[in-house]
Amino acid sequence: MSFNDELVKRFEQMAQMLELTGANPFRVNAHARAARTIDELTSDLREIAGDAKALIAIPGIGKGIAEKIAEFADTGKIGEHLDLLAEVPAGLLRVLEVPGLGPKKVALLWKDLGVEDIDGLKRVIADDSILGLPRMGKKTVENLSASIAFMESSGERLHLGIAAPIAEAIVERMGSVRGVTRAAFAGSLRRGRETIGDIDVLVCTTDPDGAREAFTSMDGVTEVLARGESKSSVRLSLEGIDHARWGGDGSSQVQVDLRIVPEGSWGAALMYFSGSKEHNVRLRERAQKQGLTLNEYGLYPVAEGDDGDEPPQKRGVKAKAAKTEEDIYAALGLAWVPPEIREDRGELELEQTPRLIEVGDIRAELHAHTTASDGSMSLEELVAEAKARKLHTIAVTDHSKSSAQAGGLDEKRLRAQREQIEALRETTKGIEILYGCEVDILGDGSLDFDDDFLAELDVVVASPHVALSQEPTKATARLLKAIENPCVHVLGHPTGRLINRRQGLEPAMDEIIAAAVEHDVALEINAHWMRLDLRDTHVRAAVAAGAKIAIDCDDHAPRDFDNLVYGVLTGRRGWLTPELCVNTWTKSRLHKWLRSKRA
DNA sequence: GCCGTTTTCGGCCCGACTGTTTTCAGTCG
Repeated sequence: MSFNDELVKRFEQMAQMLELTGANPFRVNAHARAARTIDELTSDLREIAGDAKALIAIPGIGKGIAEKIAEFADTGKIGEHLDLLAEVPAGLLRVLEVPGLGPKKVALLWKDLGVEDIDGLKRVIADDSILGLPRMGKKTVENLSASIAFMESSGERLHLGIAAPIAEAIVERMGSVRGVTRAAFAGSLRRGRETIGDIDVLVCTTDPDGAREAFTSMDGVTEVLARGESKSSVRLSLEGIDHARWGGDGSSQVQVDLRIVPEGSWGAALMYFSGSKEHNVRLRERAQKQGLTLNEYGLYPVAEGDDGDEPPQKRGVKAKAAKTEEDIYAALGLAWVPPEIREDRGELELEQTPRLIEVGDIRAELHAHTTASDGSMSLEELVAEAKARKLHTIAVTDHSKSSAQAGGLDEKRLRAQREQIEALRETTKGIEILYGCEVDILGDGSLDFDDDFLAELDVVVASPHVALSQEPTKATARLLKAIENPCVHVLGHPTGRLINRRQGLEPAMDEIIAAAVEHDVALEINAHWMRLDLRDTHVRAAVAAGAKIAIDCDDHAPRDFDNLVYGVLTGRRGWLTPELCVNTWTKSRLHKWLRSKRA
């Protein structure tokens, strides 16, 4: 684990343990925010751990947190963290994750009943001693039992690529319910986050009862958690979802929330439920400074003498803006912010809405496999699929010889494939076929072929596939060596991570980015939803440094081309504009750049 | 614990829902 990740883990734990010991909630939040801030950094904090001024310059890190970072750099531990670990039972943090249990109740369970872990919780449920706690009745305990079962069957957040099709299907179904005039999903899914905790669906309807009924009786609903005036919640079984595609060891259920919102508040509700929470907090603070208050119904003026007991929409106050997101941002003096960048990462300082990359901008694919290695498409099928997707260029990049398990090609087989490609070019119109290879970056950073051979290829995508748990300094040196190779065009899935499954390499990303700029190598956003590698924060740093980005689907089958949307979402989350993305370039510009590495 | 073109002290976003209450605490997002 990298230095930064070690800190993230400690500050997250400290936030939870402080919460359980009844600390000032703002202090709790400060630790949680520090964890989040550090998690998003692309530079190694160890480098500046001794420089208090530099640490404090990072938003969210003040004197107290900076001291703890320095302490950790010096001693490998944080005294207060150890004190808390000694005080709070380790298993209690897991109890805190049970839906329906918050810090107050967990603290009571711990102090009054001696609960220290999930088993302890199950025990006090089984012997009914839990019923002796205040505000803990039969119904609450029933819900707790169901929550424990839910938690044990749904360990981790859902992949974007699993959740998005489910949400689209729900939106389509809700949109066809009588009386429903609008339906959309919001939440982290709309922001394109790589994983999704739950699915939020918004509707406007003239028949709330009908919408509620249709929602709670959908196919796959295993449990109805709430059925209120404006909000309903269900748990949905993922049985029938193609688990084989993603390993099948993840969640088997997902929570889905339905919000019924007034037509006139659509924009406010969409904004509110799209988040992120941090973005919303910033917006509400901004509203407050302007004498306004923002909630999910609209942006309202705060009149003199408001006691704040009743929200403005209930007192008949007329909203300053509510109908569309654009109206609300404008009323706050802001440009509309695309959902993907609503993360409180500086987006509220934008003078105008940035032109982020879109799926329609992509005109070339530089990373695709055929049956020659581990793909399911023949060369002809791959090219036909790419042509059907209106691309001007498709690069054939099967694995290299070291990837034996994937049927990697050696020099001889690649040269034979080249003849095949040249023959196919003769009979194919409307698309350029490039002869390339996804070349293994070996553990020491050398490539699977010598430079003379690499120079024969139109496109070289260099990717790590083995030794993915090597230590950060080695990983950095390894990737730098690959980038410095003059024949390499694209650094493929740079960290080799698999979301929820494998951490992958943890190189000093700012060094990798700087080298990519210097050596004119494009960094890949691998669009497969298991990878999304580079991840959003890496893209943001790369974009800021002016590095070229390649968004590639790493196609193995025709449907893999559909993953493009997830790669684009990740690019958008990294503030990527079309200009920096080589896949958006015209044919002549792209090919000129590729050839520039063959001089 | 962080932060500051009103502040270095005193703030720190807002509402819905549930279950347990008889006016609301706790949780969630």
